[in-house]
Amino acid sequence: MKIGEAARESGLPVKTVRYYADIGLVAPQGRSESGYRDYDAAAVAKLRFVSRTRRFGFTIPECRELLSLYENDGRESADVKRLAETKIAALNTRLAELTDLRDELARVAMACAGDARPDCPILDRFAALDRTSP
Amino acid sequence: MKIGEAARESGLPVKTVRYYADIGLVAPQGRSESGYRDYDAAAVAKLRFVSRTRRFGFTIPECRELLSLYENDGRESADVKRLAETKIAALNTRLAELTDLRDELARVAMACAGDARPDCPILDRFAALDRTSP
DNA sequence: CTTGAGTCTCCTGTTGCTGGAACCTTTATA
DNA sequence: TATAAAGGTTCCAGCAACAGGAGACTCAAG
Repeated sequence: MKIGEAARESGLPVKTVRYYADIGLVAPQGRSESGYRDYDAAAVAKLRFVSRTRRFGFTIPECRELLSLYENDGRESADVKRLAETKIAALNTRLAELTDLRDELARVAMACAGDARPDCPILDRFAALDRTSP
Repeated sequence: MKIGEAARESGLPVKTVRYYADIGLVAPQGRSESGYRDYDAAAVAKLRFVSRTRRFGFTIPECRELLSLYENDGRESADVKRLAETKIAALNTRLAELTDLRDELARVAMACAGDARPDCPILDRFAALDRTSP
């Protein structure tokens, strides 16, 4: 099948499928006489696989690694689990950071009158002027 | 003061301070005879302000806007509050996405034996093969 | 006087695509 | 059968927000 159909079936934009071919992540099965990329079912399955792993927050190099494990029948599930747990830890770190951020932002936003006057605890926070103890 | 000291005082890398000058976010007060950027206290305060707003997850254009509000004595705090609340909403969305991701990843990782065998629910999930109903 | 640190500009690379230009092939319709 | 639309192709540029490095300078200390 041609790239458009492969894109539809994998749920990826055509541009992205072409990009994945360019960087050697998911190669088409071959080329037609006229030079069109030709995708078979296996290639489409890989595209879908990558699409999902990307949505799970894995980077392209990580997807590459997962894909090679996916294609390797002799793999050990421990290898995959290790990757997943590293990613989970990274997600937890990021989540904690973002939560802290949101909480502090929410706190200062709450303290801001949000009216026509210029006094603003939010800006004060950014400027690090502590208005509670002048 | 020269860029190195300004960088130290604002807690930003020299490269970043130079970058902010390039894009017109925080301009130095002037230039020395030999062409060195010259930062005064006000410029350093702005650098610190930007440093903090960046850490709060605001983009450069948003920092620009906050900075102009910060510099504008006639501002209305409502303007700042609106920006902050938009950002809080965005953070909440992102947090929800990341939490979902982590939860599902944790769920499949939990189901994976993580041993020397090739069977792996994590990969199955990415390949969308449901092993519970073959 | 020299050495080392700091600064300058300019260029490239990062991540993962996305948009566009200019051109070619296939497919559907008149 | 002619033609137009849709869908391919390559290559080039750009996004965010810097980071790294080359090659040339200026400055302060010993």
